[in-house]
Amino acid sequence: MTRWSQLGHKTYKENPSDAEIPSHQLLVRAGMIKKLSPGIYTYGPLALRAMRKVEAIIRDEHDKEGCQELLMPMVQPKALWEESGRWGYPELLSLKNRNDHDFCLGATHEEVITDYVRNDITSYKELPVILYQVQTKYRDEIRPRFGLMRGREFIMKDAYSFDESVEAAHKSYAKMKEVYKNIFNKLGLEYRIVKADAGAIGGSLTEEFQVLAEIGEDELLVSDNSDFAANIEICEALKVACDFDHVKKEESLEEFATPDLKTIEDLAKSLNVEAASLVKTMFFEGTKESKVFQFTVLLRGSDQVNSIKLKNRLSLDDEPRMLTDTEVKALTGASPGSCGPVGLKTPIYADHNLRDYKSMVVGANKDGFHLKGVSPERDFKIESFFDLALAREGAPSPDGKGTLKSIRGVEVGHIFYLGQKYSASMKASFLNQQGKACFFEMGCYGIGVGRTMQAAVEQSHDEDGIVWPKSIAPFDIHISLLDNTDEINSYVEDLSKKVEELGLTVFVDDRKERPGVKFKDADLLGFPVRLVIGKRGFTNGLIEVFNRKTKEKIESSLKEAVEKIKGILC
RNA sequence: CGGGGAGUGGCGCAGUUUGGUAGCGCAUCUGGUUUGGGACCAGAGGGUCGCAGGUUCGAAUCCUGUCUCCCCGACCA
Repeated sequence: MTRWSQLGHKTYKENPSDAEIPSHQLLVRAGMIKKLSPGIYTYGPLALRAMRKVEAIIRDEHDKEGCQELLMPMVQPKALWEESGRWGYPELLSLKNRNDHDFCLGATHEEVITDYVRNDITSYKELPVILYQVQTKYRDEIRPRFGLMRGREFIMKDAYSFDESVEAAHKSYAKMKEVYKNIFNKLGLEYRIVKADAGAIGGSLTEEFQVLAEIGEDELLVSDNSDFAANIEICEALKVACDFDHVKKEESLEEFATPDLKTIEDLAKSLNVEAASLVKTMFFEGTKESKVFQFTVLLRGSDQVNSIKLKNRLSLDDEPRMLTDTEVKALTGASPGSCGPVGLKTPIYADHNLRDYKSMVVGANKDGFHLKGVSPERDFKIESFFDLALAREGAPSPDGKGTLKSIRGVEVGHIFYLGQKYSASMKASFLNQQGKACFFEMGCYGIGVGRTMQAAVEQSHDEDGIVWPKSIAPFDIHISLLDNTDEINSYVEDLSKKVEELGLTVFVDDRKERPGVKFKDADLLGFPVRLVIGKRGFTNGLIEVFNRKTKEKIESSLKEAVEKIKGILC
């Protein structure tokens, strides 16, 4: 039993000025988290209890599958990160010690774990191995926000698998996917598993666990008729049949004046055609193997470019950057809005939906003019066609079943198959059955602990406060003590013992406050069951059992209280 | 990093236009009346107004510089 009076805990009536979303506001108002610096928070006793419960479920599910917990250092030497080639990444916070040696704070632990196993696991007989830790990470995020949703310092569970072959690594990946499903099911969160981009970690096979929430930073596209789900960043946009007959046959080239028509919409209106039948020209700068080059992208006027697809398809080192207006002018001789592919020296990539377009309307590379009847084969050369546009709600689902629908999510987990990306660069090998040295096939798997806790709050709250899922509530039972007599106290002591024997935890609001204050705070803190015990009912042998989620009040006799509590919690 | 905004007791804010020596609500402390949905009355403590420099008889307010924080865009658990 924990008493409020021992907690040094305070709640607030007003929302903090910097909190934008309900979960952030509630966690701060409930006194559970406090900001020290942007993206850096202290977890108060209540928040810590919730996070420990998240961690306990995570540990339990990992341990069940034979994963082993370890703990790696947070301060890591530069040399290690140079081996993998990730030293200098902008999220890495680097520092020097007194000997002027370089270190960074651990943003992730692929390097350390690879170093940890590389000289110890030397035989295929010792594989597979999955190791994990729960630890504080530091990433120097450009813009932290939404409380724990995007912090610079945060607690993460990260696991790493080592296998002897691609097939075995895929098995580990599948196993971890199951572990993750069990974890999020146990937590009681509403989530979707979506196909994702690997980002800086690298790797090919990767999925995200997204907790559904309006305020989520990620847009997800899901099929309304199958279990297809993908992050919009990578969601395939199928080539669809071209509805516009006028673009399908070749015509003669003709320049026409388009003064004051700067956007595709303007142009579409003035020509009285669909934006999708026009062609948009965009200019980018990308780097490939550290070589910088410019390229041009064509897509339908109605589409938006997806720079992650460009990066992946063109094997760029990073997402390409759009050229500035001045750079565009230098390249084409015209301002954006009047630019087109004809006469350009850069490589030109086109969205696959443009394959059928034999007669395009594009900018003339001359301010205030466009060209019509432009033929790709005759008037300029397209390097290649591929899917490079952002997929959209309403488009057919890539698995051929149903239509895409847009929803938003918070990425709480991410699983990757890494292959030999780290084991090869860091020379981590073992001997296979044939006695041949092979690099480990690796996978890595992360869950944001604080983010998961906050996502739960985001998904479960009402106008009065937090409504904790039973799985991660800081306490199971909140006792609002309205009066403080010896009889009541000994009853509460006794009751606590009984419910604690059932594995439940008890929080007692023993402050000298008026009932209204206690009720408001109990609502705000949001533990699943509330007991209201005051002189009035007590002398008649009654207490009130309140279900925070349903707001149902049950009058209970003193004796039956434990049964009523079990009815709600067990 | 680009664009917008803000720094005034622990929290939320007013005061800045038009310089005159700092105020409100919440929170805290004391006393009293209250006590089943954020009580009321009386009193008290707490701020060199982000920092530095300048103008002025006088600066929260005007000028210069600087730091920090927040919001919108590219990253990620």
